[in-house]
Amino acid sequence: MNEKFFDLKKEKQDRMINAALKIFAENGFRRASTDEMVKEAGISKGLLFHYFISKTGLYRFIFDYSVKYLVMEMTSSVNVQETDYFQICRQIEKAKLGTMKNFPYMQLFLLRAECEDAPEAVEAVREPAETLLEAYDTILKRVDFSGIAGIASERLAKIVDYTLNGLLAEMVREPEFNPKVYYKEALRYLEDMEMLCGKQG
Amino acid sequence: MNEKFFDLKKEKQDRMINAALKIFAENGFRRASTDEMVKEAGISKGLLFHYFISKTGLYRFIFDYSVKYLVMEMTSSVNVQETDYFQICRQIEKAKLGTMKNFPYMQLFLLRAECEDAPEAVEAVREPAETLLEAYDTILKRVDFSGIAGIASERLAKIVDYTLNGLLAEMVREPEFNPKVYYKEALRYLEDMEMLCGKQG
DNA sequence: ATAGGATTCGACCCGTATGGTCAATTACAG
DNA sequence: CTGTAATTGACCATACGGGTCGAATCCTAT
Repeated sequence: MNEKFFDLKKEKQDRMINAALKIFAENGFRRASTDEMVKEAGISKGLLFHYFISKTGLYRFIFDYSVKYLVMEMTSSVNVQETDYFQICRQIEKAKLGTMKNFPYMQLFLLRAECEDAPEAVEAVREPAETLLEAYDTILKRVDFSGIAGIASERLAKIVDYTLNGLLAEMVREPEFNPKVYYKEALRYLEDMEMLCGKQG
Repeated sequence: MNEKFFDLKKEKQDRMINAALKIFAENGFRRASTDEMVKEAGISKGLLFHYFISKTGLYRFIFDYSVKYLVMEMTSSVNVQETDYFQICRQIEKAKLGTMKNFPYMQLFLLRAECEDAPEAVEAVREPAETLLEAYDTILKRVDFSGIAGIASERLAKIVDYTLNGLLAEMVREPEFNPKVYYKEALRYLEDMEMLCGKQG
């Protein structure tokens, strides 16, 4: 990519990034059209390729940027001492909210990237993908599930994941999507699930 | 459509239906390519249009077929007397399994159709879509949630839905997807969630 | 064996969409 | 003003879109 991109007004940078996030998230690499992106961002096609050279280059940049941004948010929102599972989930949601304030489609993009099938795209992104996995691992490693009886921890984690991701996917589709509203809803679901896990005690 | 389609060998019918289900499910109406479908089905393009006239006609047929098939499976798997929520869920899963044995992508297709945005597709499908909603309504109407304390029933239902759909979406992506394996997993998750809901009693 | 209808093929049509380029214009700093 | 960087959008070649159609193949009935 062309580093001059970062000299642009931040608002313009964000517009371009958001457009790419959205179109990639909704269509995957192969079917995402650069024409649609520039239309969405309100810039010319020349400009996009001026800064990112190729579609693959753009994808790489967008993914890398997303990972860095999310990890940054997690660094500030997730307390590395915390061991309570639901507390950690809440903190991760806070981090996600942090990213979505500026980049509403970032989480959906990352989700979609997980099941990307275009080999050029997968390849272009291997390294930052690794980074993200490690970041999650580090956090989830210290979780103490011993207070939660009756369900295998990985299965609980899956339920929580599926629920939060399903909720997000549903809400992002709404024309008036508001990250804060999602965040509040996510917290409510976490509360519900925590309560269900804790009933007996 | 051309009714002669039903004179074809059932295996060929199914191959064509499955190909359409898969490509529509993975890409939505607009981005689903008829070229990809015929390649997947191992037939010529002429044949596809011979039987279904247009892409919209194909979509309508596939959707209608799916709804009828699912409703049929539900009729035989879901006991209309049943009032226990999780029991009903299990029976619905059984019905879904019934569809997936022959049409692995049918459930994913139906899920995707829920958020279809192409107006021609939505329009083409209004009537059977209504039918499906009614079928679900009829079943869910008699559910008795009174035995489940501490969580609003709609929220529980959402969690269950998100979980099962998330699980399905994940498993369908695997190259060796096996509906039965999905079914078993789904039952396990239902058990887990039922148990969490019932801990106190 | 063969006529004749149904099934099936795949080359072809043509309009649009694609990723990508580039000469020309605009904006702006010194 | 001048020169450099940002920006445009018309343009290119190709691929892909839905859809057509004449020919090939297959079936079946005589």
